[in-house]
Amino acid sequence: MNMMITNRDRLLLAARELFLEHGYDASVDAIIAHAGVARQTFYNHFRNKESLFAEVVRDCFLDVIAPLNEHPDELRQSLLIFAQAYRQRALSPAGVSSYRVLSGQAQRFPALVREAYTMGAGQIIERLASFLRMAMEEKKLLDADPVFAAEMLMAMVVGQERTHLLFGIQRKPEDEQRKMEYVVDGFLRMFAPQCGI
Amino acid sequence: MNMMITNRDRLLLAARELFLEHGYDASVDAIIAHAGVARQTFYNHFRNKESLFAEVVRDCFLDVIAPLNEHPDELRQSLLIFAQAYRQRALSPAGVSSYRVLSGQAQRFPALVREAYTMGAGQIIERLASFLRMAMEEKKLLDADPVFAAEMLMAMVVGQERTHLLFGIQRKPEDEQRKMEYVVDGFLRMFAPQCGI
DNA sequence: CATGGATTAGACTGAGCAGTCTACCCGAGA
DNA sequence: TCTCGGGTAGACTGCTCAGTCTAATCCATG
Repeated sequence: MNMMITNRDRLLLAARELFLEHGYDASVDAIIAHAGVARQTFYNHFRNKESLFAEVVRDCFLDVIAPLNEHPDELRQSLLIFAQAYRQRALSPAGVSSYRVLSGQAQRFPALVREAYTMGAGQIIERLASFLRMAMEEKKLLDADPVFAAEMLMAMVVGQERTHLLFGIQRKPEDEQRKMEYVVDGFLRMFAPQCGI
Repeated sequence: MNMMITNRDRLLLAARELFLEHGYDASVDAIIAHAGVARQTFYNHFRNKESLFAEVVRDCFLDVIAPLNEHPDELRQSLLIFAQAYRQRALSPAGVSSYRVLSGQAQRFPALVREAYTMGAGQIIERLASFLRMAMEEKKLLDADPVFAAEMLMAMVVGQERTHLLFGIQRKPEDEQRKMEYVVDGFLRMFAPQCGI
């Protein structure tokens, strides 16, 4: 009910931006400057830099939703929608940056990074896997480990492009839509129930 | 012909270990201590920390070889050998650590990281793609973009496990051999020439 | 008007860091 | 024996950073 933007919000927003851009190396000085707030104000709202980081990380992963089980009968269409949405999110600047930052801080903050993964990609895998399990039970897909199948699909959706973005490799623009159709059709052929090898 | 281990070698080895473990944050103090060498000796052999890092990175990516085109007729067997070798290398502690370190330093050293990628994963993709192109020309595989196909196979071989290792997520042990057979067989079904969708 | 909680600017501490510099040491070759 | 290149130890500079502290200011409530 309170629309006021507090200094706390300003700090969280600024920290989010700077952490995504510079990783945990973003200095407290830079964060308070970017938030337009005094040094002491920061320490009024947060115990220290570490707890601010933790809060930013937890905030980032609240809004991870996988658009699935919308068309439970049209398998190909459902997977296509999922693939495009997941790809868009995973390869977005924020997605790539948070991947970079979290993997970089996995040693310093093991529990936090595990938590972020569980809340983010972990959730998505689980949902996709249970969706695929349903399709397998309905004999629309070859019987297999649904988690394995989910991981294969997600791996193909992201492909080498996350690595390219992480490493700053230029890539010629592609037809995203078409590519995702290739991937989903390939996946369906891979797990097609009729073709039995 | 000279078997002597120089101080330079000691420094490179120590730096490699510490950079892989702590990233670029590994301090010069720690490196010279680990090499058992004086501070000035370091600056006798390297201009500064940055050039040492560059040399370590370049060293790391000299020995990336993809065991391919050994069985050009037995497609499945060739791919299986490749898959196991690539997986082993990519998911090794050194492989995962260098991925973490390089992606973390992509902003600071863009050219170096690009170079490392080109010499490493880039090479592997190219080799695999040209191998697949041959198989496509011989009609052993569905006609498709060989680079796309190579990236799909590599993505599946690594799957979610690189992410798990980067993020420090525990994983129950699996049957590697069997898993790679699944992946290669799935890949072959995906790009099977007969089954035309 | 008065009080008190939040905010501000900025000084300060203590630590770690990269890189420089000095002074000393050792061992091989002239 | 002398010299000199490469080695060692360690002090030192200059910087950045996280976190603390002080003193002044603002503002809403009583």
